[in-house]
Amino acid sequence: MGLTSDNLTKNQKTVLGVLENSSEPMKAYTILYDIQKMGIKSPLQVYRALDKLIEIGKVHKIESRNSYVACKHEGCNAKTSTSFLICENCDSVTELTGNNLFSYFSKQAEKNNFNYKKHNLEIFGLCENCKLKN
Amino acid sequence: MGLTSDNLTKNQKTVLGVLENSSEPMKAYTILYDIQKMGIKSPLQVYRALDKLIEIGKVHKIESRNSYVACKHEGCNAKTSTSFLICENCDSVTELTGNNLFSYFSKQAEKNNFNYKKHNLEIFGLCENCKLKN
DNA sequence: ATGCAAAATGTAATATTATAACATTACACT
DNA sequence: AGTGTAATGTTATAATATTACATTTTGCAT
Repeated sequence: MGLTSDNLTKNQKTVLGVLENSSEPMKAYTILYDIQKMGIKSPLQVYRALDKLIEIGKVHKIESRNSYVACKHEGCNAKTSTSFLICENCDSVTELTGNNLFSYFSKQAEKNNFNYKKHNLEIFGLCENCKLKN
Repeated sequence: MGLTSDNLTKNQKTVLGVLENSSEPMKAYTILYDIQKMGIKSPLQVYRALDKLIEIGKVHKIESRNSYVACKHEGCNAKTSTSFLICENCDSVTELTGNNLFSYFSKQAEKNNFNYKKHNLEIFGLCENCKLKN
């Protein structure tokens, strides 16, 4: 059996649960406020849980927004590299998958004699829903 | 004549100058400490200058590092979208240019019925120099 | 040249995001 | 039971960024 939620500790499960039930990325302090009733009192507890969840690939950070999302892909390989579509209207986030990005970026890097290791891609625009409304 | 440094105000010129003389991205408060002798006293003065410089494309923000770099491209069109190679060893940054990225991301977005507007791409790895050393 | 509007500035306070430091507890493995 | 590692709890503080408001400078239409 690989890494599943079963391996997670109480705090990690609590933080992951909140993120999984959210339709948008959440900020660390928003998570904190949401779970103070569950015994988590300090920012550090949230950040530590997030660090671990990110490390095992269950959560990704949206760097440009200082926000965090639960990963919906079973056994996500994006422990390090991440690619998102971010809606500027409703803040919803879709994670891009597939190795074509990986190989594309490797090539881009090679052109500059750069040794590609990982990446962070954030594409901004309008999601399908918001396109229709606007 | 387009937008050049000539149009910049004192604070903006000061901040841009520090960034242009740096070989790596700088953090806002590092910039502040470096230019306090030049009459800039508060974080806000730095952030305001940065905002303007980013708006006109002379400076870009490295989101994952909360850092700022001066753009080396004359008349950079990356007022909104940015693409960087970031060396994990020496922290140097190279900006990727060219519209192929633009069109590539548009296609990726289309697949998800997403309306592409702009992007932020950060590729991490080893730059040419550091590759040789390691 | 003068007066108006927009932009930029100065300053203080505060909000937001994240980590340091250190003592303690839980748990797997021998 | 003893040991080592990871996780936790708690307090304080560092680092990053913005709000609010009073003032000054600048561009430019009259």
